[in-house]
Amino acid sequence: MDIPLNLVLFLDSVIQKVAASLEGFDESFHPEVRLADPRFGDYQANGVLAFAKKQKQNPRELAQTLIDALQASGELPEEYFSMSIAGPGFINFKLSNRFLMEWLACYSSESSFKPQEHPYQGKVIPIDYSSPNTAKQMHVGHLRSMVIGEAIQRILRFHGAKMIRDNHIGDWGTQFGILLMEIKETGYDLDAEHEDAIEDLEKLYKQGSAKFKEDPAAQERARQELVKLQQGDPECVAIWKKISQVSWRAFDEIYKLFGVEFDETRGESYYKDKVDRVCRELEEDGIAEVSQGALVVFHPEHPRFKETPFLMRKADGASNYATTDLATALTHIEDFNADEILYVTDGRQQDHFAQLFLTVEKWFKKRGYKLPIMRHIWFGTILGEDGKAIKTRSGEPIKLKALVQEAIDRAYTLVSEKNPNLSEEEKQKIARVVGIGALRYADLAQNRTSDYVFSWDKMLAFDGNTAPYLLYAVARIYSIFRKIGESPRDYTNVDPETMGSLGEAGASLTRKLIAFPVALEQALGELRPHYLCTYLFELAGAFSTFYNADKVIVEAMETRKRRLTLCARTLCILEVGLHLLGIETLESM
RNA sequence: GGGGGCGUAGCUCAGAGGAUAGAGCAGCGGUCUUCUAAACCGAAGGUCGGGGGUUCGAUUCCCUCCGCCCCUGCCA
Repeated sequence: MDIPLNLVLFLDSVIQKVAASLEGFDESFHPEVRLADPRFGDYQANGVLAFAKKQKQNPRELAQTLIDALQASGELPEEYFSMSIAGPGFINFKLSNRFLMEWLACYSSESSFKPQEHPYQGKVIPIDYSSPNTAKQMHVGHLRSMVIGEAIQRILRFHGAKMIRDNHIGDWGTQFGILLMEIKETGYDLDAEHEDAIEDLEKLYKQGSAKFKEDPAAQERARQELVKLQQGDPECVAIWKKISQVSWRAFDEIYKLFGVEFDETRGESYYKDKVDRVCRELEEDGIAEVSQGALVVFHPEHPRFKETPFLMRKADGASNYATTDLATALTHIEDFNADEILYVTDGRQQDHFAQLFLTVEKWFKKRGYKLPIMRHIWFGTILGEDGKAIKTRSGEPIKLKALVQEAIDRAYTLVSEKNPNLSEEEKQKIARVVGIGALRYADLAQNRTSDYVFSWDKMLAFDGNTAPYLLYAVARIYSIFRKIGESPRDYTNVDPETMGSLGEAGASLTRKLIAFPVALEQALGELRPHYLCTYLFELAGAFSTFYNADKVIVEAMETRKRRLTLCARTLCILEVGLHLLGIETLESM
């Protein structure tokens, strides 16, 4: 038989197939295969319990019938699988030593872990992530969208999707009215190109919004500036362009550090000439209506959105983010023929996206446009020690640049302590990879929909379930191969016949290796990278146990070769996994 | 008022109908003349917010109560 990549998918389909032709089962039976507690086996099928209950049959008897049929089918050869019934009717599957060896021989490189056929294969998927606003530095609130979006984007791409990374910059909103007003009224010279021009812009914006809040006349002036900008007034546009340039200098610095790149950076301004068409079509189709002077969409069939409007053109005629989001959906269809569109933003925008999706659905159906699957990949808030959204003591958001620098500095101190003999250049490289990796992993390892409490120590921790722990495992494996002057690639072609017995730690490590596709599928299914993080942490743990228990470089060549193979596979999966999360790896640290 | 999220070990978090509820950190006890100790091993730590219900089985599903966070017409 062919050795399957993903045991859960494999066992599930085999059991389903065998049960389908078996008396006493029907198509309502689902095997429910999952990873088992190692005390009971490698994989377990729980589906018989629920099915027996529904059919009012004895679950253990039914399980026995199924096992007999599975054995008779020849789909699960005895040399690879053993089966048993336990408890009320669980079916446990145990993989033989031989199966483990053959799996190791079969799946040995990054490309071998890519599923051959996958529903995502060839799907065109624009993904909107990062998406900061111009005129402001990125702060800690921008971390999650960038980091989660990048990981999800990579995971989907790995499964064959054609991803279009779209940085939907907030360069076209109300804030520019305020900013333009303040720049003009203070005479601030954007041409001067200060290093810290972005900080000046933030100050100007703060001053402007203070005026805006207190003074109705300033409110009106700011609105006027915004309308002028949106109508293409040359002076306003010139200032606006400079604001963008200044902002991009700051963004690029961050993206470079994080290794994030985009295929499209269509800011909201990109859609300014397309909003008229959007408004016209929605009005013509009777989807949008004018209410209190604004153009809005109500959804009469919806319990809440029948009364809470989707506001797509303000009473003053200016467009807003709803308008540009509608226009963006349209261009994603017309320019890219998108199959699915993903939005990675924080959870507070759930209502906005629910309304957006409802509106797009009605509009596209009416017009006969292709309707893509649209998903809001939302995430929770990073909280301070007080349980509220994170702020510095002075009430400012923590700058992403400062956060990253602190992470790198801490890593530098640590690497200098642990490994003082490294060259300055190496120490700096390690500090950068470890610092950024730690920051990223701390965020990705959380369930994305949960809020989580930020602490410098936790986010920049270098032990426990952290990137440095995983990177350290990678570095130690490289170190082993360096020591004997060989390469992990020398162990991609191995003969399972000559490998002998794995031993306890080796077998336990191999079982963990085999579970990689299961964890990946789980992360993919819900687009939640933390499943992959948990898995990689457990894998690194299994490796560390193995590393301490079994010396790799031993005299006995068969043993040595087997253990080096385990090292090479662990290395491969750790690196593939970490790279999918967007985390760089190191050969030494 | 309506909607969403959350409440699990001292702290930070996993687990979402299944077997004796897990991990990290902190604390406690061990392991470096041997492939990197940023590591490993061990013991300890729990009324899964309270109460009801559904069932062979509930931390997980339903109801209810308590507590916290967020959203809810011209920011994104």
